Amino acid sequence: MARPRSFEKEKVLDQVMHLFWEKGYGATSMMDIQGATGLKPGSLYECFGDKHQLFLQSIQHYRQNIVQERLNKLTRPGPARERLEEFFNDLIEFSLGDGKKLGCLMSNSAIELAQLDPDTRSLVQDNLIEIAQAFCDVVEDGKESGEFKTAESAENIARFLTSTVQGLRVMAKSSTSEDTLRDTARIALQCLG
Amino acid sequence: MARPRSFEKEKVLDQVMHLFWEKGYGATSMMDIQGATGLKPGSLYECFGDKHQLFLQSIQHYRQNIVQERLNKLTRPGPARERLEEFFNDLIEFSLGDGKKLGCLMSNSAIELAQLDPDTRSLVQDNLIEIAQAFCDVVEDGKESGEFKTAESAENIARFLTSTVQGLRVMAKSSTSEDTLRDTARIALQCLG
DNA sequence: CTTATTTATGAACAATCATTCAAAAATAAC
DNA sequence: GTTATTTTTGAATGATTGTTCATAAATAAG
Repeated sequence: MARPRSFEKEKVLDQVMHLFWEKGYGATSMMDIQGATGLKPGSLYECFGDKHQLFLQSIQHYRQNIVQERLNKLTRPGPARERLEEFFNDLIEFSLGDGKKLGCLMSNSAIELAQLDPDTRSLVQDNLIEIAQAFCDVVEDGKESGEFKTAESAENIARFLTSTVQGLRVMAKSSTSEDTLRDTARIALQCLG
Repeated sequence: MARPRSFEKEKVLDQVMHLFWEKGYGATSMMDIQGATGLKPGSLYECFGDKHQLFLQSIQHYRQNIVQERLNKLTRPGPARERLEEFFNDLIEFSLGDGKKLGCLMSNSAIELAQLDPDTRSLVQDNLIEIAQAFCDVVEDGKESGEFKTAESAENIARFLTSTVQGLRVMAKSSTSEDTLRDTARIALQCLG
């Protein structure tokens, strides 16, 4: 009823997410957001609330789209080792992609805001747990099928791989070459035995 | 000649470094710095230049003090494996210390500024190379003494360990427990063979 | 003491920040 | 067409940002 919105909420959220992804929370101004979306302050505040709330919605959008798509690759059928290898290869390509070196919006946010903002911290934690859980499932598959001979628990391996992802993200941001990142991922996967 | 400075430059730099460490570059205002150091704007600008230059001096101070002290532990005598184990145990304790979860000023800066500011990127890269070099020396020691049986080159192992450090730093920022971090470091060191 | 030189002070500045709100515009219901 | 309801507009707000600079204070040299 009454006047309808002239923009698609999800589309705007996607634009805003990319801004925060590229520049971080603090360095992205509401004017930047107005410029990128074409929306005036009033519309933004009416639809999303203030900057902080807009940011929280952006990183949730990131989780539901970017992270989820990546985790889906892990849960597909196939040998566990191959799935992990493909996951890390994709991750590296993705991290260096476009020459932009965006890193991960989640770990970026963890470092910029996790200790200042409980809401962000909570979302980042949930995300890490979700990633570790996905790893855990794959590792259990691999252990059951006899692919992995490690004596370590699937949980510990999963958390190690989660940490490896974060490390690769930071390294990618610091102009580390693709070959180096591949070597690093390959060595990490040796822990599977 | 003429009026001498009433403050010690290194001491002030140390205070400023801790501010940037805790809050990041963007979230630390010149007023915060004035409050923490007790210095007026004029004195700060006369001595250190603008905020950007002050930040660069702060992360150099971090490298020369915090990082160097940590790397010194690696180069001490003793079995290579024990040196690495102690290094990572210290790192974890250090990362969670004071309940502040400061993370690493270098990786924090990498993520916040590396792609926006070439000066910061350059310093961060140098730091990563220095860390990898220190790891490389220890790994070579271990390979020569027969402690490590890995077929991987010392360079690759060293870069993997460098990435592991970054991963642990991010995980520590996201409220990961000390036990989990220890398990992660232990698994990482299995790559030594 | 006088003069020259450097440092310290802190008010002031322009720019930018996130945010608000009254007025205008657009649609739905009747 | 009229009314009710929602969205859009964009100027304006007050706070905070980094930075400057004339003035005052402090020391060294003569």
